[in-house]
Amino acid sequence: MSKEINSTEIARLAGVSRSTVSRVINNYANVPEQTKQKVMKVIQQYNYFPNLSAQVLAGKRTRTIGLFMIDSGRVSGDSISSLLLARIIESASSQGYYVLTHIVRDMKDLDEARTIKESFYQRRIDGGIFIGAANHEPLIEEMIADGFKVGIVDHYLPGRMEPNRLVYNFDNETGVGQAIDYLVSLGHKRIGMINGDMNRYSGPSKLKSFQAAMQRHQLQVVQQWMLPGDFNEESGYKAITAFLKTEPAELPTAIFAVNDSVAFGAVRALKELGISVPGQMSVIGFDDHFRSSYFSPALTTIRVDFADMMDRLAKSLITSIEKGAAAFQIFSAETELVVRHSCQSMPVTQL
Amino acid sequence: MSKEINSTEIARLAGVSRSTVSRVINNYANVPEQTKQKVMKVIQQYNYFPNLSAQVLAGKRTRTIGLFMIDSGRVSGDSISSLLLARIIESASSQGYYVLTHIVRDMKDLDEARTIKESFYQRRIDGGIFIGAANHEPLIEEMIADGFKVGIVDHYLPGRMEPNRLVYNFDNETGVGQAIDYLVSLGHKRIGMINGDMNRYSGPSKLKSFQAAMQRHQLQVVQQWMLPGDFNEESGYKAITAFLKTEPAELPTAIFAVNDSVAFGAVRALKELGISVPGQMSVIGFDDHFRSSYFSPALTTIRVDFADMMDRLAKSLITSIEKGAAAFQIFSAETELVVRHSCQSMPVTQL
DNA sequence: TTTGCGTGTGAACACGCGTTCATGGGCATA
DNA sequence: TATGCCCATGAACGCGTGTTCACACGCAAA
Repeated sequence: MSKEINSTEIARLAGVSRSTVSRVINNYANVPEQTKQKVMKVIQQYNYFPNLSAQVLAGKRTRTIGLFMIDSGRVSGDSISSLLLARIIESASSQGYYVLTHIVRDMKDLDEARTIKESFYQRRIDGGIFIGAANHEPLIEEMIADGFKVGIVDHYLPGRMEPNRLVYNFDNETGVGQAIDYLVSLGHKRIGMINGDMNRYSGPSKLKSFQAAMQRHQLQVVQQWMLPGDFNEESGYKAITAFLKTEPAELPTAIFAVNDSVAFGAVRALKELGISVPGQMSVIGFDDHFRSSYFSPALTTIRVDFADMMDRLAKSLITSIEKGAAAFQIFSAETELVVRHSCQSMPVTQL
Repeated sequence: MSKEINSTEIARLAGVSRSTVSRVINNYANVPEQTKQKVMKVIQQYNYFPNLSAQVLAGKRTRTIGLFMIDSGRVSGDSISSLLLARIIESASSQGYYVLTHIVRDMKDLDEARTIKESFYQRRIDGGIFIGAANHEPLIEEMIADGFKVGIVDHYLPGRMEPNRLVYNFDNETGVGQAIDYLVSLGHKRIGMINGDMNRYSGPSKLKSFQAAMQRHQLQVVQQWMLPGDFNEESGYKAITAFLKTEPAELPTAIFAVNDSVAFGAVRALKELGISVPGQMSVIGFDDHFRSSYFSPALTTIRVDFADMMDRLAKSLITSIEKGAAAFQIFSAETELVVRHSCQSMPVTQL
């Protein structure tokens, strides 16, 4: 190639002015086909690529999206974050956009936040995507105030649906409904739930969906069986342990876990405390974590099409960057019941 | 902030010239402390960040590394690629560098390669990292020829240790040795191996290490038990199936799989053909894939500290970018035997 | 006082490209 | 042939910063 060649040189070689080269590159209408081809030929021959920095300086967009991911622990393997990351990169890439990724362990680390902001601003990103950010994160608010287009995943902002802010959340009603429907179809009536952090979208959203589904089946939501959690495996384990310590008079026959990680912890606790799954207790998860099919028992769960979600998120953000529009959105991801071995129909005696 | 503020404005507000502002930002020596502080105060007050595009245009580095990852199928979950990706991003990030990521399903897709090259060149990256690229990939060769610093993971280039090319590979001898030592300590003498693609570094490297370890224990390498594979689960399955179809006179009592994915496939095939693991055949893997602890039986394997590797890779590449030096390297990652349930000691009768 | 030198600073140029403005030429119409 | 208009294209400016060069100033030495 020619790290060094520039449009002036191309112009000279093609026997035109630099302006014309620029017009060809930017697809101006009033360039005759003959001129266009002449220039293109030289461009390809010398493998010329316009310098993005110069283009940006001259007023073009950077075509860069800042991706800000909070991953307590590790994006490594045991998390769907890496899937989200990869899909966003792929989707943006296919539209000529590039992704500047920051992975942060804890949003509270101010120094890190400062660094992130600096790099985003220095590089003049066109927009940002935040995954896993807590409610009303100052960094997000600042960036929106500064005019950035921002997409937020799993961020609960009731009543704050201003423009320039895209909130990508899940339509949990269908998915949670599928889970409860399935449990009911197996004969379960005493159904409990382990929830997640109520400050994030998924917590209240799934709770509401759970309640709606139970009501649809005219089943009672027993408050004692509504266990608090925090989206991770450990919290599922603790929820069950704490619950059983209270020596409840009556146990549910099935539990809906807010996600698969919580379900893993819950099943582990149940087994350790001598309650067999699904023999004595059915457990259903949510997300279809890649571990779920290898878990013992293989976890029955609701599969969510995250890949499609992220694809649409990226596309939507880019559209909003290019067209200038931006509105609050709720996405409805496809959900699907995946039947494995952690749920079982109720013996008639227990009905 | 002030997407709009620039160094001219800062200079005006601080009562100095733009040159002085630039000197402060770039830490020039001959700026008196008093002037420096005066300027810094204004910079912080107005939350000013220099425009990277302008800096680059004026001759600075982009502080951007292109990461090129080939992931047949998905980086999503079932792969260590996502771990590598995340760690490289984190490591580069901590040194003020940013990572431009490309995920490609197949290196053969020329259009995609063209796009990648375009974006790398357009954005004037300082260097590139290639993960999973096949041998003598033209894109890599071109980039090296164009003067880029390039780091290559798992890329076997015997006799091609020119400058400007960093080849990051693993010291497999220790790890493979640990695996064989363990099998021998359990009483195994008839040990087979399922290998990977011999065109990539890991294949020949692990084979050599296997042979060395066997020789150390004065055990014979039986050619019939050296099964070909391709690093993925399917190839492990096929290797075992094909091997058993030959109705070998004698079976090995233990198998060393080139990685955990291959081991998963092998175990699955063994079970389907009625050979119990570890009852009749011990299987040991390599990598400590996150699925390994959930596999049934939980897989005994060799854990490799990939995170540390990637960290060093990124650091080394950045050093080579900044100092200009670049040489061939082999890294010795820490390895550790992880004993789970896929290996068992030999009954005395079989010894 | 004069000379010399070092230190701090501003003016000016370069980086590569997009875009506006002006101009020249070709063609159709009067 | 003269006039008008549109199309194609080149010249020139601006984007924000780094860096070189030259110069003014202050102080020490002669």
